[in-house]
Amino acid sequence: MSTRAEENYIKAIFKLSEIAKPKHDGESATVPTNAIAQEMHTSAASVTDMIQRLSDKKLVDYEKYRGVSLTDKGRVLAVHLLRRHRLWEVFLVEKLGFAWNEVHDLAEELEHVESTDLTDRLDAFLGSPKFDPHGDPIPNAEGKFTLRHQVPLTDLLPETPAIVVGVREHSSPFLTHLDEIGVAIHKEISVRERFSYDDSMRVDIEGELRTISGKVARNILVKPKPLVK
Amino acid sequence: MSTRAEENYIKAIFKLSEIAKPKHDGESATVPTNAIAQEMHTSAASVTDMIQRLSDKKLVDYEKYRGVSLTDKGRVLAVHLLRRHRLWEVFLVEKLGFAWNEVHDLAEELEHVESTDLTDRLDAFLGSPKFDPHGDPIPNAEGKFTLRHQVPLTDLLPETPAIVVGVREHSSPFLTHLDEIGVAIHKEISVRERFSYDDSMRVDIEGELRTISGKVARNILVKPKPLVK
DNA sequence: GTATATTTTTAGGTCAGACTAAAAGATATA
DNA sequence: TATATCTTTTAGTCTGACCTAAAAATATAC
Repeated sequence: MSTRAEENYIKAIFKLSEIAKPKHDGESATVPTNAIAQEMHTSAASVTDMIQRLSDKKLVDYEKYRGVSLTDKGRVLAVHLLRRHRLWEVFLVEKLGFAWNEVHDLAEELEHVESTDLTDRLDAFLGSPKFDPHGDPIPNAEGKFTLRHQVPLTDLLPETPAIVVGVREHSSPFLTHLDEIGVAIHKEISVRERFSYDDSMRVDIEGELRTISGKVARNILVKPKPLVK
Repeated sequence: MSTRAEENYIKAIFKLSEIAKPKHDGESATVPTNAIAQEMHTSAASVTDMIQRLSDKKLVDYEKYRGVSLTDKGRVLAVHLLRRHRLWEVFLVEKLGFAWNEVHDLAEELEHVESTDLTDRLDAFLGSPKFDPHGDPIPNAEGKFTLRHQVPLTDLLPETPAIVVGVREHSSPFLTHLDEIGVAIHKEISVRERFSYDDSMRVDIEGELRTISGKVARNILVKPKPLVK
């Protein structure tokens, strides 16, 4: 049905339109050609080329010089790819014992194996997980995501206990750094002190006190613990 | 390193050279262009084309009009692909609950995901199986196959109890037929009567008596049970 | 041992997916 | 509004992997 290259474009467009989205309804935001070229490390000319093919296949809406947005069909494909990617990540970490910073590229390959039966069986085998090892929500078979309260650590009020639930950056160096400072999904964290000079902060990670940079804090997502009465 | 198309050619050449092989040592038999074209459902011209690329990459030895054979490098690649293919088949059947006639095409996709780490972890996760769901041996990380006594059911002496250990034909219709007549890997089987007129035979499959055709019998591999004193 | 048939290769073309360089459209600035 | 800049598209190439038709090499048959 769709080639690997096409699927990778669809994913990139989905990702960019999610970022750009002004939180509208089920519509996809319009993405400029250049943004796609940057995201995919390719030339704008190649992007125009491919966009025209995707448009022929009704996966995107395209108007010359106006950028591109996903059609319903394109969005469904994107969400399926995301589902497969994240399920494979869970498999690789939970079942095969990979570290969370090692699984992205492998999942990138595995996600292109198209089979609804395989996806659904894998999902069941893993116990229908709602989140992947990085805390990203896994869409269900109907494409619905589980929503969750989450804020960047920079928005957490001091002395409010919270749980680490995700990250906003998935690069291996960043994840390795989190390992080094003891930050992992499901760990309890709270802010002790904030330094407005450089946005760094002193945090308590399950008893361990650490100073972390604003850059790191911005990319850690937490869910404040409900106060116990 | 190698593309999907190249890998599929290497697999086909390996398969054909195994069939043609006069049981020599570690060498690969020479395979004619046409045989590859048939095996891959493509034209002889395309095969010549690809063979030349494979030869440039030192994956095959090639002499014009003389056919091709795998180099050591090519044979290593072929065995790795076979290992991955068969490990994924075990995963699909044992862990995800697929039937043995459903897994070939999916494994065909999954085998192209190249990662030694993934392969070895998958192998360990599955308990380092020695045979896949069709009874075919799975090469270990060094490329060595586990050998086994096995003969086609047509060679089994009457009234000799044996265990079904494999099949020589992997098509879904054949495997489904085996399901229908109650033949499965690890089941006990013995021949009651042979009809030389059409090579059919009356067999006992764990207590159930059945008449099976010569065509079916030829494609069932069994291991005679050692006689208990 | 020549003629015929089969196999294999070459020649030339297509398509997907990339590229660079140049042209055209859109946007920002004086 | 005119000009400069930035973005996007077009034009023209390249490579991998296929194709068909024709030519060349090998195998077979009389």
